[in-house]
Formats: sequence, C-alpha cells, structure tokens
Amino acid sequence: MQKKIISPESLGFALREERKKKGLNQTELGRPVGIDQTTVSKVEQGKPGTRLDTLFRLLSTLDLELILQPKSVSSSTTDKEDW
Amino acid sequence: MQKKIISPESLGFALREERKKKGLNQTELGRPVGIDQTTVSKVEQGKPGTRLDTLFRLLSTLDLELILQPKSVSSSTTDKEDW
DNA sequence: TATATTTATGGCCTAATGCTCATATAAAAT
DNA sequence: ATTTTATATGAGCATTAGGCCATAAATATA
Repeated sequence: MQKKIISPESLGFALREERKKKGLNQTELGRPVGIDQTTVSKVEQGKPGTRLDTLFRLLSTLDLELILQPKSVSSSTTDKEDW
Repeated sequence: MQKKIISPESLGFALREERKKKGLNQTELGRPVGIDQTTVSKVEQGKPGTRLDTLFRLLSTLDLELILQPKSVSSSTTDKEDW
C-alpha cells in the first residue's frame, strides 16, 4: 500500500515495480512527460544524481505521490505484498 | 503528522518548516552531510533541478523519510497543525 | 536604530545530468 | 533457433547542480 523510500536505490526499485504493475515499458512511461528511456533506466537503477523534477514527472505518469514524515511512523505491514 | 509532496516547491517548503522546527539554520542542516548553505537555500526554494542524493542527505539530518503511495490514499487531516 | 545572524544571489569551477542517436545485452514471443 | 521487444550502456553535447567565496538582502536581537 505504501513504500518506504530511504535512498535513490529504493526509490528506483519502487518505481520499477509500479511501472510494471501498470504494464508500461520505460519508453511509454517517460514519453508523456518528455523523459527519455535512457533516463528512466538510470532512475530505476537508483542513480543518485537523478533530479527532483525528473522524479515528479515520472510520479505523475504513475499516479503516485510522496509523503514526507518523521522516520518510522509507518506502522503498516512488513513491506511485502503491498500495492 | 505527514505532508503530501507533489512538487519540488512543496518539498522545499516542507523541509524548511521541519528545519525551523528543529531549530537549525541552513548551515547547520547541511554541514553534517556535506551540503553547502547555498544549496540548502536553493532546495528550500524548490529548485526543480535538485538532485535526489542531496534530498536524501538532508532528510537524514532531519530524521525524515519519504513514503511512496498511490495518489490520494492519504486520509488524515487537512494539512494544518501537523507535525 | 544599530548590530548580529540568517538567508538569498552571483561568479567561478568541476563534475554530472539528461538529451539524441546508436548499439549491445537481455528478455520475450513466434 | 530466430525474430521482436525491452533494457542497459556509451559517445557527443549543452545545460546545470553544487561546492567555495564573497556579498547583498532580509530577519532577528540588543
């Protein structure tokens, strides 16, 4: 249902999962927001230099949002079989 | 308690609030993680080009984490008087 | 109001993003 | 096995982040 993001790597991994869940390839994910396939690839691999605007554009295509909260307020499940 | 982040601007704004809440100035926030005051300033102003690694380093100083979730699952309060 | 502290800007510099195109590698399908 | 599709990687190029230094502008405090 929700996924804790603590690094560029975990972000990339979560994004990839969501993309697949939506049945998109990297090209289809990036195209509507003007992001190249090569860039999507790097983001999903967790390149730390990825820029915020790139991230937010991908999030909009995936209908995802970020929540900022104090560390470990997340009760919820053990992180498997989420959304 | 938690804050919805939909853009670099809202992120910057939220970070600034948290920093102040912790009684830190921009220099003190960035120093432990090797980030310059000028950079912190730009992040808080919502520069879209801010890099992910910069963000995560600031988050660690502030003891904050990001949650990735489908759009508007957030029930919670109307966004005033949060954490 | 004067002084101190904090934040915003600008220049200079190096390194890295992200784009386009091309291609290698991997995975999937026939 | 062969062909298609998807992902990863590399080169060249323009743009920019972010460090450092200096300083202007804005806030806070005496």
